[in-house]
Amino acid sequence: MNITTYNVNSVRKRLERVLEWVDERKPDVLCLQEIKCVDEEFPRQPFLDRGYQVESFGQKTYNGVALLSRLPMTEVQRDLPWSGDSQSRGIAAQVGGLWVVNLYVPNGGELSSEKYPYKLEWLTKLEAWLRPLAGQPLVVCGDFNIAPADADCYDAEKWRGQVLCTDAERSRFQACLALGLSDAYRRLRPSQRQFTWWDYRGNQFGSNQGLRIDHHLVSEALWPRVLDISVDEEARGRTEASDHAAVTLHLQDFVGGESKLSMPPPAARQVGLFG
DNA sequence: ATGGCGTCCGAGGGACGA
Repeated sequence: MNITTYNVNSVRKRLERVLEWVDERKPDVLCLQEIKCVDEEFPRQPFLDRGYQVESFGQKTYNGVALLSRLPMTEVQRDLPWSGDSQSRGIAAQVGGLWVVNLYVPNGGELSSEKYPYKLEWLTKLEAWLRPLAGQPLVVCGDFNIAPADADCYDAEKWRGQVLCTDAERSRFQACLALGLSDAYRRLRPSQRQFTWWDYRGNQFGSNQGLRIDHHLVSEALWPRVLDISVDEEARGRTEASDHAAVTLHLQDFVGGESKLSMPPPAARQVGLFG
């Protein structure tokens, strides 16, 4: 079983690219962020045709998340992490014997804007919402809009104190981990330099100037089933790609215990010898 | 660098993203 998080930066604009990717990788669970449309506009049919159950929690123009699964989903919850948030940023469901929570954490805007305290408040409420789930088999994934440490920034000096990298954001991320969750990528690859987002501007993908902001947080109850995690940089390099890469957590199947990956590993990044 | 790019809404340029 595998679970992908993918900020697609408009599911309607990106539909052809996303379907192409789904046909290649065939994720069991696909967590989309920034679908940027209301539920009535979500392109459900092509995913239904591919065998996915589709649950979306959208809004007009901005934000919006969707949870797609080839396994049955139950107990679908929208409007996370609190009921009545005016922005559509969280959806969760039980699938394959665990909770999957799909988040689009606020960007935070300028530090002086009202968006920044909204982000911090959102993260504080997220922690409270996660607390009763943290002892169960749980994956919390999505676009966290937080680079947890300097090692997750292509230029830590440049980013120090900037939104996505402030101490206040990082401490709230750590507070979620303190519930008993692991940053799966970092636990599996303690010293790897790997990004999941690269700015469209200035060929930052070409020069690998990015941040690691898309994460899977895994509870201790689920950790024994974790096999691997992969970042699909190859798809990020295609024309008309999202500015985020898809990140996939590979889990051992609960029944049978056979450790096979149902998704082929993505091609390795082509490291340029000449810059 | 109030820069760079991309998407949305709507019909021009502003909001927003990270």
